[in-house]
Amino acid sequence: MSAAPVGTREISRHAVRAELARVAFNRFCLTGFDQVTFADLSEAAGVSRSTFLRYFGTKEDVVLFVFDPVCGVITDALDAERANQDDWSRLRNALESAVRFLVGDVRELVTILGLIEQTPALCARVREKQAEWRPEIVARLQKTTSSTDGSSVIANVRVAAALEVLWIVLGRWGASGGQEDLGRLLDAAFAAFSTPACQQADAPL
Amino acid sequence: MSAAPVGTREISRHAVRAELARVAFNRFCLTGFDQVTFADLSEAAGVSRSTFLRYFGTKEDVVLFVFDPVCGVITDALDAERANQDDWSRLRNALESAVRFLVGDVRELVTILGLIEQTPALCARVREKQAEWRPEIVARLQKTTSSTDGSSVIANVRVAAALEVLWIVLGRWGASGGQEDLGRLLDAAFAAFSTPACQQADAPL
DNA sequence: GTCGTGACTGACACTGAGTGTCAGATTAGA
DNA sequence: TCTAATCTGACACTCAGTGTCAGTCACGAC
Repeated sequence: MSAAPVGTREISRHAVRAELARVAFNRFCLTGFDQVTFADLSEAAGVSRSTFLRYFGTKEDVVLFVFDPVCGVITDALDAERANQDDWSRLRNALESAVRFLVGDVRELVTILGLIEQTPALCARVREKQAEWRPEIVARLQKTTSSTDGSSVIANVRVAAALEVLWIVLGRWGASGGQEDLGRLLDAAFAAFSTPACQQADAPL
Repeated sequence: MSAAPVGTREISRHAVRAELARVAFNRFCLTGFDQVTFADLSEAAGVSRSTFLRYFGTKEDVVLFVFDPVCGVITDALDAERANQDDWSRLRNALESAVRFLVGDVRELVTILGLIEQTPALCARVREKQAEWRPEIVARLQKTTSSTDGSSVIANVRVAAALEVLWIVLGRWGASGGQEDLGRLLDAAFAAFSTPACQQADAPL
């Protein structure tokens, strides 16, 4: 999955990208996403506007590129699991891998989630990523079974639902300042699919 | 729910909006969404660019404003139902109301769905609408029950999943040229939540 | 060492979305 | 008929994102 940088060029590019994102992120938190322009960012980072734009195609990417590996993490996790489990269990475990990957720096992730939540443009881009990931995850979910027709409505619905769970849970977790236990939150969310579906009394946290 | 135009000003505004959208829609289908500019649209419609922009805040809205009433349709449907049904049944029936509302002109809806599918910007905006609708639908789903804490993870997950179903089903239906039966598609999709969750052999269509 | 290739950079020009303002025309309603 | 609210077109403006171009730099081959 991981696109580890190989070659000095790639290493350099990766490092520059990280540094630009770091500087930009501070600006966004300070002033607000919409108020900051590429001109501001490039000035703060000490590069030209052209150069900044070469590293990040859009302003949203400057914040959200940290989520790019998540799709790979999920698909890898699905591959690694025993295939005799049911879909929901496999998806739940794969999501646990994803959140474990994301929660490297709790403080940073909480800040990013806060920034996303209060910026419609970022929310929209997040949802776009979510949609991009779905086909690949569906393929992995179905790979171990016989029917690999790739057009299964049920698998698509389940993956879409699971990805919604991911963001709902991350939203909750971020709102709690990173206090709540992500595993419990995932369980509570997935209970929506396993409980009798009549009453929605949340699973005891 | 419906914001019926009242007063001559409102009627006029509504009619102009519809006509502008009609002209624009033809252009989009002919040339492609991204290739058409507001200058093109306003010229084709015989108004100034300023005026066109006053009727539609963004280019996406020109296409997607037809979906605006859907949230109201869904919440109304949820209100009208017998509350003794389980969440999934209520959501499924509410979604049926939504698609029945949308399928007024089959041909037009199929065209719109096709346009959306092949235009990332439109997909993103659709997902934004979907996210805007969720809180209100969650509130209505929970209204009839005791727990109205408004922060129920389970209700949020179920509504989010149902809205994903809506677009997945509409996507399928659009891809089939409006041939397939929407009720059956909804049943097939909701089976993702009721079947044993182990095998994903689609329900027999 | 140096030469050529390919990538990186900054400068610049450009298109187009979206915002805001302003004066004049139009219309609703008293 | 008069007045106030609204609609309209014209214009200027900011900023995102694309594309080009010439100069610079790093790397590998010879």
